[in-house]
Amino acid sequence: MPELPEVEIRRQYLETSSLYQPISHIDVEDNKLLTTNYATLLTTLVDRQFIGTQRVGKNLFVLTDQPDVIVHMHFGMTGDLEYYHNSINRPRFARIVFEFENGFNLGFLCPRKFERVGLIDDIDTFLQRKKIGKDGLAITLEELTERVRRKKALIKPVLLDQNVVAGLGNWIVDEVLFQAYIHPEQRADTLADEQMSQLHDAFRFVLETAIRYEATYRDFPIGFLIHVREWDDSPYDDVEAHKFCPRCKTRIERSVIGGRTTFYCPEEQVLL
DNA sequence: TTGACTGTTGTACT
DNA sequence: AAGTACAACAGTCA
Repeated sequence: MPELPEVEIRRQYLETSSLYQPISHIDVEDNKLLTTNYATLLTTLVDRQFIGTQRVGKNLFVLTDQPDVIVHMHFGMTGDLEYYHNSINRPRFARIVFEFENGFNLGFLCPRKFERVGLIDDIDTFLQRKKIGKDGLAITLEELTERVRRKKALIKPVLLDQNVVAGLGNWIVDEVLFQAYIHPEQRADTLADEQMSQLHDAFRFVLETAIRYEATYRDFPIGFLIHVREWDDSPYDDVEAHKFCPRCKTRIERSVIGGRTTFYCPEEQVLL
């Protein structure tokens, strides 16, 4: 479920599994998953090695031993990585496979085909072209305040906008707003200094916690709103407890804001 | 069988 | 210009 923390986990995974192994071939099941012509991808990357990684928001960049050859990966809603040895072990949905000379493979799993892989020659140029904002873990309070306050839209859609700040997705925006005691429908330009400060603190808290738990939501601390989603449709009785605010026990509200399913505590996240 | 879905992009309307 | 709403993408899963 690739929001910033999941992409960070995938970055670490690629970094520890797939560097310094010459690429012998790349198998692509569906060219629609590529943002670069398949023949170009092949001739450019065969005999190259991955030498490092970088992440900005939900974008993963894989550096190669040729400085102007960089692989860009976007995981869409369901993308994942799996490093495996024998082709018999090829994971389900490994629709793009980087085959290394040592017999190992890095599979890019694309269950829904919303994922994308392609070549770029410069990260900054790419980020500028796509207007990607500062990473959620790197943005300062001042930058966040400036970017949020010049928007009149609801705070939730604003935080979801990758041009404002990069890396937050639907689940994390809800969590961040919950931790910051801010209603998802408050107008972005009406946030007080104290709210901006709470918001910025919540960014770090939620993102760092998520990464620490390797983005496995069910392991998150009990004070996290995320659990109302996790067991929303569970058949078990004790699930009811998860439908209430972990702090004040009010029933969590579910609605659609900015076209996305939204959970919030109507008692603590008051509309100002 | 139906509906919902973590993301992004484009279009159309206001 | 900026905000809003919505569909489309293509598949899985409950």
